[in-house]
Amino acid sequence: MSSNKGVETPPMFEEFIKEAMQRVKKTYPFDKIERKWQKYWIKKRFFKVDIKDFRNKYYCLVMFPYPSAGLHVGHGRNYIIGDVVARYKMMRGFNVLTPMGWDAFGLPAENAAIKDKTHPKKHTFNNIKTMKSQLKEWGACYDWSREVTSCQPDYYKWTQWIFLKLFEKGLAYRKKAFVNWCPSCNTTLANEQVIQGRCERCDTPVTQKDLEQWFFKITDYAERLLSDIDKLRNWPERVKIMQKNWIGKSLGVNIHFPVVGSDKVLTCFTTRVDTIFGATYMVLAAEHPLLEEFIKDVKNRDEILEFVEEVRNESKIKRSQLDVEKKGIFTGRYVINPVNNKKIPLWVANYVLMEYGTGAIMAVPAHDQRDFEFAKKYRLPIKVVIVPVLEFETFHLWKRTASLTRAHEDDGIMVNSGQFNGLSNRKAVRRIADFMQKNGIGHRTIQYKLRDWLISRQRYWGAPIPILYCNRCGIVPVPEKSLPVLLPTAVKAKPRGESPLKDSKKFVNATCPKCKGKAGREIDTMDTFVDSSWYFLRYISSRLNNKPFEKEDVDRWLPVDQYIGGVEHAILHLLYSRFITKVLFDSDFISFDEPFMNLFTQGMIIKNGAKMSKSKGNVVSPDELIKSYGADTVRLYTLFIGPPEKDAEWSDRGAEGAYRFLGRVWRLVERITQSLRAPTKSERSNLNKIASSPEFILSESEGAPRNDSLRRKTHQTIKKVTDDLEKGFHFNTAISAVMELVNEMYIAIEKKEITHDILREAIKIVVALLSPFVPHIAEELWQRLGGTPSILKENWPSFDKNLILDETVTIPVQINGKLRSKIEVTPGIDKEGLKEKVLSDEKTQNYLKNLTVKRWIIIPNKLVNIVAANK
RNA sequence: GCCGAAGUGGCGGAACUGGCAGACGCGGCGGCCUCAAAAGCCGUUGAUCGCAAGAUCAUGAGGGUUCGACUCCCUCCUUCGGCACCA
Repeated sequence: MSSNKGVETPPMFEEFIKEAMQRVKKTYPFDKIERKWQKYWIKKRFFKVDIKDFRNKYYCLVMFPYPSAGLHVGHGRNYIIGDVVARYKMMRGFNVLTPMGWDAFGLPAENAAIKDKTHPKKHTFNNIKTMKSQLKEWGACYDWSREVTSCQPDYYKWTQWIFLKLFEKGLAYRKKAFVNWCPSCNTTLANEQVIQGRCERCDTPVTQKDLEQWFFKITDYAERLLSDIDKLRNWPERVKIMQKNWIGKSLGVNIHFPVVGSDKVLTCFTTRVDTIFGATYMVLAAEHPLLEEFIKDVKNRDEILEFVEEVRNESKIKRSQLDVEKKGIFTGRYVINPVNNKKIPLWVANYVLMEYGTGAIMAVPAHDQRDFEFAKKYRLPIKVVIVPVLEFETFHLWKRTASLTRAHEDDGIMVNSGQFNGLSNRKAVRRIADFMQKNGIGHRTIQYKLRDWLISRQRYWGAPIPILYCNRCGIVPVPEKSLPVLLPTAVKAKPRGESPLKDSKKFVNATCPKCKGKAGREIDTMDTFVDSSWYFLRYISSRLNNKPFEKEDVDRWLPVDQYIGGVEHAILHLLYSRFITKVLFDSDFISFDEPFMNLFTQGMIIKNGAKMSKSKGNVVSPDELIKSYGADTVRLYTLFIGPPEKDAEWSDRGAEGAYRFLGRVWRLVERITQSLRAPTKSERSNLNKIASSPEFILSESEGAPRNDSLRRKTHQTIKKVTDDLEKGFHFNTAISAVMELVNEMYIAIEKKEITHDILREAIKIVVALLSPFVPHIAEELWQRLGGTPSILKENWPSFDKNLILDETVTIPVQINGKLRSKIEVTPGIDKEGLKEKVLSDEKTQNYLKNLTVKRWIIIPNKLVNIVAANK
């Protein structure tokens, strides 16, 4: 059947070849095995937890996913790590809770639904179905009986309940303010959702809008959220630092400046009171509430207002650009510097923010670069009040001021500052603050960068805010018994800058629970980060109808023992969850005030140097890989790719390597199990070509010398893998340790230097150590080795302390720090013995021939270094 | 600009409190098996010099501490992440 010229191979045939190739390439029947054991785990309910049995509890939590169209191998990393931890802890005897759910409200589903002209709910549930089967295919196991879905009324009822609790405590409030607005998503955004002036979701530059909105008063918790970071011993340092920076605490002084010709006083915040004598003007933010009053009699009022309007309209991104030119205008007013009663001009400028401090600053151009640039531009006076220590005696101040090319922001000695002259500026900070407090000029205060959490969203797919507006009673919370406030289904979701819920008359028109009169419902929905800020509590009591959770159970199971997720949530989700936990703690709904004691953030998996994304076309789908290599291979490679906290580049070749290794383990077990019985005739004739014939092992297992080195290696591997898992998430090195052991087993068999009992011990341990990583093949091999399923019920292997030390150690011998020889000694050898050994070493003697030994550095069991000089 | 992390073979990465740099894997090269391939197995693989024994150089760059530095200290460069006119 030679191929004829010009005749193309029929596609059917190609398929056939491809399939045949697959079959040949397959080194073990992973597909059957994986299906078998996935069914088995579900049937036996290994992951189902009785919440009342909290002895030895271990709450292993993976950040619940947003239901998107499908998962790629990068997402998989998160679930695989979680699954490894859960399985390992089970083998260590813990009662492991590992739940899963869906962060199911949110914009992408809504946008996709608008595009497809379907309902976001349909979209969401389709995605959940897909992702759920993907998780199962990965072999990631959860207690599905606790599944939560945040867009379901039985869940968001309690999200609304949490809103009411915050409202009762005055922690949920409504105010009119300039808020972040994404013109593309047509909704407001929390401060945390603005990334470098752009929308976190769609990257559109964020603008400011003056709106009446709901906020959570997270700023009341700023101090506790900051100081309790110290409790989080096992959080990545970088996440803690990010949170600290986000909260942004500064100690300083509020100084009061009387306004000339007015009874008003302007207060400004500064961390540098030491520079107060150098304040040569004062600046207000364009949004400052007193500004209009101050300028009402000024000649160029219209000009100033025009400027203010211009600044207000600038987008946040434009205003935050570093190189944006500083602009300002004199208000015609003056204020009095309270420390020296000097009159200084009052300006308004684009470089002062209303959101931070008081929206007014004292400008010290000599010691603040921003003020310096502004003063140079508008020819405002620059007055030096701090000079570098070295220049204090020698430098003439007038000269220095004139020659100043940039602000002197560093420490130094006080000058031109009245009674404080000659002090170090650090000391002056304290002295001047004391002086101000005593004289009522100012007072010490603390500022945070953290802003209150804006939670209103003008979008459809979210939990309705449970609030009513009554003409008579004003703002009225929906009574608890009337929850949930159901999200109406028959609403066109299309965003237009106002919540689409407005269209549903049935939804909007309500009765006031207080006066029974007519009332309108709040039409905005809640930020989805509210949904995810408490889901870890709901898992404990996910089917409870009359309460969000059972306090007794939650108190027993939380804080979460291990939380695993992406670092992209370092601020948003993790900060909000900590906040809500503290609020619930303060109201005695729970007895702990930090939700997650141990946090692990895994790195991204990238492809071709970039984050996987559909638009870049570099997404690696697990489905294909699982089909050709099996889930265990995908799991093993994902864990082996590198340290899990770091980003890693995906390589298909690397995945093949993982597959080869599993094949090697598979064949190793085959050899060992086959060697247990005499081969049948047909086996004999089939196998006699192959080196691994059963006779091979049988014959050498009788008279072979006991090979302790493999036993040692086996026990050392147990120690290494256990340490790697206990001390951190060092999956990559744990796996390579097992690979080493497997390699040694092959070598031992090849050299016929092994007895069967040692080999059997080793292979059982290999399978057990691998089982958290590659559970399907491990279960199968365990069974084939005569173990009773499931391996999850086995104890994690323990090692024999006597076996982890090598029989002999190789000690490197250095001369002047350079490796010159190696000697074999017994481990416990003392210094003198070691020295003797080294001196009798031929190679070393050679090197020492022309040298005089000056010093011996002997580190027992480690190395010998001889310090020597030429004769 | 500030804060943080990281720079090690062709590649992903090892190296516990300062003690044999390059474990393990990928890729490459050579071989075995085979009619041939696939799969598998064995060997080899940092660079330079050398027939070889071996020598020299190598952990971003440059200094320093030390008997000894990937590891500690100083200066600098590069990459990534966070914050950013925060007073």
